Amino acid sequence: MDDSPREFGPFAVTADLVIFTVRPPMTEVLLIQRAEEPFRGEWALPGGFVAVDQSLIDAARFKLSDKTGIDVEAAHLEQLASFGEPERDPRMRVVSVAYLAMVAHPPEPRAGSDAMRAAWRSIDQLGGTDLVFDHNTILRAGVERAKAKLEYTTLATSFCGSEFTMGELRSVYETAWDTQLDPANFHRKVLASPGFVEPTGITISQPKGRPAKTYRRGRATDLRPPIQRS
Amino acid sequence: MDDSPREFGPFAVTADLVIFTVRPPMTEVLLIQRAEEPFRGEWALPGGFVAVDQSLIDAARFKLSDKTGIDVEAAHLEQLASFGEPERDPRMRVVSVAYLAMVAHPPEPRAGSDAMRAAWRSIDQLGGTDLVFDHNTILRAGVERAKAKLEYTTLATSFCGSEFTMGELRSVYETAWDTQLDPANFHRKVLASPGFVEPTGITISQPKGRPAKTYRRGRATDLRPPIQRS
DNA sequence: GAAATAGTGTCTTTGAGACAATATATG
DNA sequence: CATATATTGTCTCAAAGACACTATTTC
Repeated sequence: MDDSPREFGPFAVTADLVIFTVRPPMTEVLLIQRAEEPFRGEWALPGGFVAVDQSLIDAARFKLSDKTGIDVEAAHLEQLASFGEPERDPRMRVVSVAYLAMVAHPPEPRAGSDAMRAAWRSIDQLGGTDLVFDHNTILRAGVERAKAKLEYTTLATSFCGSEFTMGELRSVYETAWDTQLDPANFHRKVLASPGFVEPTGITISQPKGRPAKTYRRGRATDLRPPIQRS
Repeated sequence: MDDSPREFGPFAVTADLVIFTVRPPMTEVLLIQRAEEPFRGEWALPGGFVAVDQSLIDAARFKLSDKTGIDVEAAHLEQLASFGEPERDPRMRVVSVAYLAMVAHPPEPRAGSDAMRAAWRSIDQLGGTDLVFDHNTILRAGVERAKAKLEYTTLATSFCGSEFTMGELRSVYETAWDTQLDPANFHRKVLASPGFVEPTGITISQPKGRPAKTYRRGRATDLRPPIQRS
């Protein structure tokens, strides 16, 4: 390592967010329409520069609550990956540390000062070439990570409210994976996974059909064995 | 986002490497003894500052071949995670983009200009508190990622040479996971995974026992179903 | 009652693991 | 031949999936 790190700069660092929510039958991602140059008026992932005395995760947390208005404690937030091609930002060398967030039932998004608008968009409708910078690449990485993590972690519950039915939990998987799962087998499988969910003892009525028992998240984070995507 | 990213700097960015090799019965990581301040003489992960016109992966590739003397094409290299706590480096704000590398049968490491020494060290012998900066944290993340990836990817083959026997491949798992696997079941399982390995048609003699057929990597990258860690 | 969703029972198939048996080398 | 490792065979057990069936609601 070199003694004079300043000779290698200057770099800037951003925290950019891939925020998903599941609203059956669609998985949605939060996008903003940029209010500033470069790419004013075009769509991008929410994000912003990390201050020199701010940790990466704090920068991501701040943006998450700023945009979604959601309690950060209730949401899932994890680092996704970093993107740092030299020409990815026309202004200067910028390394983007991308974060993946999963939120349940968010309210209408807030544009904030850096965006003309903020909106949830179905990830199926994105052609794959709409976003500025390298945000399409980042979004794709987020989609892959999210799908994979549903398999072997309990993160599907982050897309549900604090109390949810088996049907709601199942519809998270069905929506994210775009498949149909057998309700009976799914039910058994979830209950057989220690710490995945715990019963609340409450049964709630549905718009249609038999009322369902509700559950809340258990303490487990990993699912062993996993729930397989067919 | 802000129009004046320079106001948020200055940042420096490093690419740091967690380089593993498996030499049964030990999993080893490459460490360097720093030749420069800060922490001169202490042990750290190999790494270095990213130049302003250099991509992150190129910086990692350069360091990997520089330190190990290995053909980068033959090794596995992937981004691990980024570490950017404000006080992690005493000199200035430095974000470390960590990379995970897996190499087979490396030659003696080269110290290079920034290191007094470079050496392979067993990860079992590391107490967990030897490395400078936050490199213990980075190393732990690397260990976890590597163990997990062996389960559901074909990456175990990156720890083997271009041609290997079932026994060698099995010993990679046994060493990394510190378990014993049934040779018969392992053999069947690997051959039953499409694209994991392909036969070379060659049989080589062993120091002891029946000669073994050799295989090379197949085209598959993911293992479905995974090889379970018990 | 018809329709819809929740939840249970049960059978079949598949795959993992235990372990016996066979194959082929070295000393 | 004794021993070690490779490779194949076979049995058992457990989990996954298909699907019939029951339970309880709304309209």
